[in-house]
Amino acid sequence: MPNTKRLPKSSQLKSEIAAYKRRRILEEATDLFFTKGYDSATLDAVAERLDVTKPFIYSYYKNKGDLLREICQTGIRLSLSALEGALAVEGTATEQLKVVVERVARIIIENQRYISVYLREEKNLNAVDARNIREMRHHFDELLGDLLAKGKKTGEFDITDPSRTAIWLSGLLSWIALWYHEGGHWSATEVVMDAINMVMKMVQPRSAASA
Amino acid sequence: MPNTKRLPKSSQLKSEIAAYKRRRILEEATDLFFTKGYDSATLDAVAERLDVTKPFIYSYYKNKGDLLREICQTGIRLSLSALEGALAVEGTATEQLKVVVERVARIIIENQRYISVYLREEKNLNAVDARNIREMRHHFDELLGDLLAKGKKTGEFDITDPSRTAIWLSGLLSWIALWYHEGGHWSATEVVMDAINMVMKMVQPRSAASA
DNA sequence: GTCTCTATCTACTGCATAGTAGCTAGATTT
DNA sequence: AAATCTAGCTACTATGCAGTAGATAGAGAC
Repeated sequence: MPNTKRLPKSSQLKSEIAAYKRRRILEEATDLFFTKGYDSATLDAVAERLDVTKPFIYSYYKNKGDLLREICQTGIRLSLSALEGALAVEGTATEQLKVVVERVARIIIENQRYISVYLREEKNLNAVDARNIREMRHHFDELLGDLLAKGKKTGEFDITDPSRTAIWLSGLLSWIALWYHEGGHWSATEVVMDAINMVMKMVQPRSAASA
Repeated sequence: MPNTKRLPKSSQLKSEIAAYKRRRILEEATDLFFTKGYDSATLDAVAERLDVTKPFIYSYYKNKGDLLREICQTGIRLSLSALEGALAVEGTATEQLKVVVERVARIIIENQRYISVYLREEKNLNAVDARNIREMRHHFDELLGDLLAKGKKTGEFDITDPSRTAIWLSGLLSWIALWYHEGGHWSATEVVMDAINMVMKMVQPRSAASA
């Protein structure tokens, strides 16, 4: 029965191709949502970029909102796994925080489109998706807060409330997605270095106290 | 000829009333754009909140985009005048920066709706308005950059590039509008104090150098 | 070479809402 | 009290686009 054996193989290939198509749709949609805004970007325009027609998109995504959900999820998921990966690196809180900022900042720059669409268009998500994504975001801030708490305990960090500080850091990182401009005045590396310096200054104690 | 004298008076009152109506429309529109997003918020809904009908709005604003422009302009104008007011206070760069952050942070919290609509919905402005508003924003960052440059010269601030640092500070302040929640975990005062501390740590030198 | 199945397209519907033309009621003038 | 003026309303048009029903063509089975 070679038939039953070939079937799974071919259907695997098919699903790989389908996944690829989904990814391409997502990429172009992200780019368009990023440049024109969610509402002004039409699915006809997304289709045109791929040289297909609107119903093509509808056979891979339920509707426009489903596409937005996936973009937002991708944005937050990428940041979250960069954070988790960085936290897996052994080291003092100080060392870990540097790795975290470096990696997350890089990921944000590389995936700016996903992340800034997520930050800007959150209001256009339906209630369920919005909740889900808010929870991922919250988890991000919590993990960051835990690291800060650890550093506070060891005396490496001079902060009062780790979870509040986490929100500031998280904001500083998010901000990159909103103003960084590829090929602009500053290089990605400069921005990443800056972010690391800023964050370390924000959390590390200084020998001399000031008014 | 008391007639000719009364005419300007009555027309002044009229224009005051017209200005009040414009303001009320703006307030409700801002609130609605803030909670539902620009595109999902309809002018019929804005009208309903004021117990009037849509054509009422059209006799005070040219169209929906005109309303958005005014919201965005209000947001950036408020921040800008808070900054300019703070810069007018005499003092060292350090003292001035503290005043700047305190006042601007307060204004941002008080006028959160205008500012977050501005940050979120910039993409929905027409080209001309967008340019105008980008210039005001740029001016804000420049003034902040000048203050940082002054502090760098006097040795009060330890930063490499004042204009780049200005963008980070500006981002830190903007971020407040995006996450602060009235009646949430933290009070406005806590957030303002935090902002001041964060900013000062970011720019002030520390006695001991670190890796 | 016919049959079937699947992926995509053509061509449409429906709806939400931005924006407007023209009416009305109430105040203002003479 | 007739004439005029104005602010706001009723009732409409127009359009852009999300979403879909049903046709079609091309690959693969037998």
